[in-house]
Amino acid sequence: MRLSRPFYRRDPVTVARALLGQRLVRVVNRQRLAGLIVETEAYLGPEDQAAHSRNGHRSPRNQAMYADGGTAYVYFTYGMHHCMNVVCGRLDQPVAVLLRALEPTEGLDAMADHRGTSKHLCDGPARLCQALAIDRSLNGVDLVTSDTLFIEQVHRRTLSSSRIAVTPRIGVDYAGEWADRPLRFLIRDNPHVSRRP
DNA sequence: CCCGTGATTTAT
DNA sequence: TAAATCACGGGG
Repeated sequence: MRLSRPFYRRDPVTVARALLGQRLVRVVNRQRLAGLIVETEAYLGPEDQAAHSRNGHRSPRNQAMYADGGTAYVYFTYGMHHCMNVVCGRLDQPVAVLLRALEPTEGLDAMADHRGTSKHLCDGPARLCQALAIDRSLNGVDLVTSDTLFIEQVHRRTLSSSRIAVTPRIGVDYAGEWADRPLRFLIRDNPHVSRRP
């Protein structure tokens, strides 16, 4: 069972928490590559000075953030890395959730091939994209209808707060007071997160 | 700690 | 046009 449109059409903090423990699936060469989402970050829109949509900024690069909830926003950065976001909210609300780490569950050999190593397969936003062969060609894909990139429901209810750790977001020191906001969500004690709280 | 790497953004 | 930046990762 795959997550449906109403799941995504909510605020990014709610979606960031609800995505923990769900399963990201990528199909390459008829093979499933998958992992449980164990770390996310919420990006809140125009007022959020860490978001690509800060101050209402809109460009060819980030326009997918303005699409309907359930769209993938994949961008290229540092000349070599891709990162994947799940767009939330409604059309023209530029809010999203960055996927920062997975616990790999299917297709680990193929992931290792893509990564060039069998270590740290999916613990980091660029590592998980490399492992699952996620690049800019998937920017704008609809996760609700795509056959090659989607999220499956593993549990109906959001994990209890006692199982979720909350910290400031990683790598957004330029964002002033927004850098300190508690908008990073991790499954507590999961060894596959990118950095321990 | 430093640095690669190149698209994107911002400054001139 | 040119310079600075970057939601990162790998290697000392």
